Amino acid sequence: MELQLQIKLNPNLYLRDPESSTLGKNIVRYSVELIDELGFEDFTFKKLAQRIDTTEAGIYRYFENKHKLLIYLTTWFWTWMEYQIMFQTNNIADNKKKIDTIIALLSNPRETTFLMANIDKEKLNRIVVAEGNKAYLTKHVTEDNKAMLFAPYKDLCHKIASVFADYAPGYPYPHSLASTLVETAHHQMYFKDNLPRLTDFGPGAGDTDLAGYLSHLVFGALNAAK
Amino acid sequence: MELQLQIKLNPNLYLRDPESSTLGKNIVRYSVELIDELGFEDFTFKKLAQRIDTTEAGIYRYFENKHKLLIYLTTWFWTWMEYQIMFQTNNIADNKKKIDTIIALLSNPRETTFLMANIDKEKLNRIVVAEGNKAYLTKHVTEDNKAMLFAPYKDLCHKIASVFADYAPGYPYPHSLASTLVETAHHQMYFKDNLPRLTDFGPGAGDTDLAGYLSHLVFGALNAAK
DNA sequence: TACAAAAAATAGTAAAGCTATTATTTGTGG
DNA sequence: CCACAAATAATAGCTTTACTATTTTTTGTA
Repeated sequence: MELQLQIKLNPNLYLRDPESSTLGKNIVRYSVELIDELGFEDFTFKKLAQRIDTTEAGIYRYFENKHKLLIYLTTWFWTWMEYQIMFQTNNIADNKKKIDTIIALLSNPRETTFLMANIDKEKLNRIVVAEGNKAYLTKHVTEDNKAMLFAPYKDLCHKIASVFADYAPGYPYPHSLASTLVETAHHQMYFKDNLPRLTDFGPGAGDTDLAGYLSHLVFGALNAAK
Repeated sequence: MELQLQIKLNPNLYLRDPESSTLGKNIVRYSVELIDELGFEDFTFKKLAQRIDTTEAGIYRYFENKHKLLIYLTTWFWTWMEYQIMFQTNNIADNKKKIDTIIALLSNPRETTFLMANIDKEKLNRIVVAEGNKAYLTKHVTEDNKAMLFAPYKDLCHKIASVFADYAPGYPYPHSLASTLVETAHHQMYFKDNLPRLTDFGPGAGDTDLAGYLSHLVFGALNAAK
């Protein structure tokens, strides 16, 4: 049995659904590769066009500009992450265990049994860590937000917040703690690799060390409110 | 008595010290204004040159590129913030009170008795909140880090981490908690204004609400380790 | 006053980020 | 199977950005 799950995103993100053609799929797949290689600033549609042997204008038919493409990719990631969390926490009754699972997934998003698109999750994860903030740190956040472009990110945070609320009903900041958890997971990952003095993780530290910190942080907050 | 404190930054940040001339001071002062208005992406040296009635090349004599200028500005802010914290926590013996003061300053960096440069702190604060991450989220972090460009940010985090360590000697993640606190203060501020569903702060929430959350978060973590 | 060094203004250039126009393909009715 | 319109793709362009090299002006000093 081979299950193929498809992620369908908000049409405001693209001009033409990239899932609808081979070119579209290539755009998504190889933009992940190229952004990971060059960084978002140096990534251009022209360079991407060269790599997948099409023209710059060809890519503009799918995405209005590279920023929309970045939102598309990050949003894809958050949708995928929410699905992972939903799947992995399903049938777990214990809320503490649910939170542990969420933290483990955020600390190390690993491939599961399901094949999903031809996207390299490791590279996409690195992109979301290093470039994800740039998706919403713009002068047009409000507009983009109204167009629902960040819905999957917000949904994910709400889902996490609701688990927090179940675990510690009296805790007054479940949403802030959820967004803090998600952001911190990524920031600490980035710091560990690039500005290690901003963390307590040595060079050999793995994702369980990060998970340990996040766990301590989250349960510290939630248990204090219990 | 009028005390003028001058912040002197790492020469790797500029080609010519902006503090050394009127033009240089104008570049710093009006870039804060213009980046706040346009956002970092749409900000260009040409537009800045127009505003302060000089030429684009004139600005290039001071800063290699706009990214270096952004690091200059954020770094200025962090140096200033560390000074504020140093000053305000001086002579406070109680570590809990020290942490409260730090959180209050991070939640609302207000002008103090000292005049410091002609820089609008409110605008600069907004820039650091909205654009600060872009200073280090690049493909050349490592290089920039080696050139010590982020030293003031790291110093600030270390200072905060050492207060955490004094308060709760057994706590294993003081540095990560310090960077998390600083980043979270800014992220939650940004979310409150732009993506409010990611927080628990209503439209009327002020900086004491943010401080309340941060306080709960930090002491939750530190007290759990005591 | 002469002259070199520093500073400033001018005039470029290559690439980025789009867009308008032209060409080609593809699907459908006669 | 052919005509032909709609959809798709390729070409060529244009404006702005991000710099840089060159020339001109100013300034300090012998």
